[in-house]
Amino acid sequence: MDMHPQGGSVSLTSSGMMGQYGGMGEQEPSEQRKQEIGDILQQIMTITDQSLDEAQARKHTLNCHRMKPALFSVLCEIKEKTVLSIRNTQEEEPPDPQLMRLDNMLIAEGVAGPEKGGGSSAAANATAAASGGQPDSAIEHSDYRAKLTQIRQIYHTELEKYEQACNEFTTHVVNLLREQSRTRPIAPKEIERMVGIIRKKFAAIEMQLKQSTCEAVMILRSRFLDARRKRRNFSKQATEILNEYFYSHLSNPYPSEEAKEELARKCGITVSQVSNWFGNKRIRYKKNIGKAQEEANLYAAKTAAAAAQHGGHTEGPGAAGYNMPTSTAGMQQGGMYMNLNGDNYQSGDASVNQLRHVSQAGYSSPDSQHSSNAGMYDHQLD
DNA sequence: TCATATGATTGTGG
DNA sequence: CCACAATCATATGA
Repeated sequence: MDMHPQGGSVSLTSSGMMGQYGGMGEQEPSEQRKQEIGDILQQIMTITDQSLDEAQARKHTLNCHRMKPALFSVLCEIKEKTVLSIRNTQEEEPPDPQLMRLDNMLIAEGVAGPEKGGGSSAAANATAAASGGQPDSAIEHSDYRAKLTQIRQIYHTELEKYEQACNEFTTHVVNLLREQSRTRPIAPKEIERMVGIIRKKFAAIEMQLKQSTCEAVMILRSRFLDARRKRRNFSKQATEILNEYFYSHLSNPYPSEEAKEELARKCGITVSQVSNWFGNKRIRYKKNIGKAQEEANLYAAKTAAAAAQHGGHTEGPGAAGYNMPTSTAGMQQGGMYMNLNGDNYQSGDASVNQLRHVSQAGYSSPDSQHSSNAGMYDHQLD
């Protein structure tokens, strides 16, 4: 490595700090150079001890020193050798599974994904709203959506801020390092590494943001979408319709998909609500046939009344609204659950008798009904 | 305020 | 995925 000493005159004298060398022109060249180099190194070593202004000035003078390129290349060479050992420590690491989870969830919740209202839960509400039913749930849902949008906005602005800050900081650091690379041997790779570190730090912050966003969404969900918390009973009408269907299909109270849709439409609820309702109904009916029988008879009476077109004295409440087409309405009670329990009639208090009476009034063959009832309860005893 | 009713969810099994 | 059973959490009426 040759050092291209430029010209004989030392340019450092312009700086006050270098004043001490003002008069050294007389010395023997090699001696002089050695001393100069030693001195420069000394200055570099102590540069951090100085005040900013001082250091700045000295850096400048050092930069302009005729020996600088030579020294710099030496340092670079040394550095190149030593840095390589640090180089290959951290390489490509697999994406953090937790981060992926968070990402997935945010996308699923419509927070991180493409800008679009509603997301997954919009469909459910659409069906409910389309049927003109629950203004309540619609309101709650729009409330939920508003909050979700809010969260999304916060999330995005924060994300943007982070990105901006990250870029700003990165460029700042890069500039700084570039600037320093004039006095200090800094390989581009080092800068790269620095950028990587910065990015990683910001990624960590971003992950925290994602995490807290997830939490917020979860809380929001539990507050708004957990219907158990804000349960509304179905409207009287809806319950009537559902009961009517249930008791008129008691032998097979499993509405098909189409039937469920129809019921959902009529009741202003969702299909899954219909499914829930039937699930609950079946199990609860089975659990308590004795009491439910009242209802069964009641609805049977209603349908019967409707079927018989007896305008007369059927005192069933709301007997008006139904038009059960099938004449088998009264027979349905022989259905699936009848063989589960023997004591169905012993709650047979007045109401049951009364209902029986009602059905008698409406039916031509009360006896057959009774016998069929008796028959279906026979099985369960074993 | 309590007991009961009721819609929804969770866990299990086919 | 569906039905069932148990359970939760609220709604409702006395």
